[in-house]
Amino acid sequence: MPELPEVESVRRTLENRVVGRSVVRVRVLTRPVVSLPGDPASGFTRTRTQSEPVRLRSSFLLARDHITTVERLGKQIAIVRSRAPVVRIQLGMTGSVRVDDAQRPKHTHVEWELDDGACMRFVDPRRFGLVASHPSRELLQQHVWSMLGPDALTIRHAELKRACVGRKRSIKSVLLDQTLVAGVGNIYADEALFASKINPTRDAGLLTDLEVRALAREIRSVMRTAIKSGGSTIRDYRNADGNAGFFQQKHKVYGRGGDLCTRCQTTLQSSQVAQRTTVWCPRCQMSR
DNA sequence: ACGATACCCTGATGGC
DNA sequence: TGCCATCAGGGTATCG
Repeated sequence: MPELPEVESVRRTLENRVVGRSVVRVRVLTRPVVSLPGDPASGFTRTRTQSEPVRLRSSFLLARDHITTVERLGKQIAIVRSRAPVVRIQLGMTGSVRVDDAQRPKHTHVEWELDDGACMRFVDPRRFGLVASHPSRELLQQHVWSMLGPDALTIRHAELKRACVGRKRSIKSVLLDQTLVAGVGNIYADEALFASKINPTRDAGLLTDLEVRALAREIRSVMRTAIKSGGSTIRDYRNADGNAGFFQQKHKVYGRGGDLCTRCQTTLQSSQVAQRTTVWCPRCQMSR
């Protein structure tokens, strides 16, 4: 998936295409990836039990209001209109939002026709993603976004400190926990830990003040740099214009287990930390 | 509070 | 060519 830099790249390309537009028609092709107000558990989670025919109220990202902004918190995108409901998109592992493909791609789940004739689509082969509708920006904030940690792109030392302090779990698992830090996934967790020379298995609560400060700085830095590269395309990630990213060429550790450390030439170690494949340099990132 | 596990899906890849 | 196991950028529920 799409971690923060990929989602931000989607947000930016999407913003250029849809702000000022209104939706003429919505088509839901796969009900289970959609969560509407009133659905059981319509918050974080998708509804899997739906089998009734798709009849959407006109309030579901349809007409009337023009789209005013496309926002992002962590790995989530919100398409906002001033009065009508807000649509939240979570890309999951393989989700993408595309505008104006020549024809409808395989695994298209939701389709929005815009008033300028363009077509925006939510495409997601693995269906781990989600499209949700919220009555307003305020309620999106209240019910969903307030549950997320500070955005990784701008996270400050004090905020990361708050996420770590008193916690008896690995720093890697803290970084991956969206309620503690929003936007970091498996790639950028490893990259930021390498850049700040912190071992992923270290106890988050035992990091020194200096280390937390360095880590916060490197998280921001790696996010900024990756956004400039349009994100990382490992297999199928594309922004809303269909372009791949190229930050994967700059990965120092992710996907490089068994290769040599770019700093000290030691063989990079790869094993499971927090149930995810994790790569680090055993020399640069000492375990203490 | 935390780790581990199972689960939600499809597709790519490598071994046989 | 086919079959099978394994792996993948995410996230939730449940259990100990």
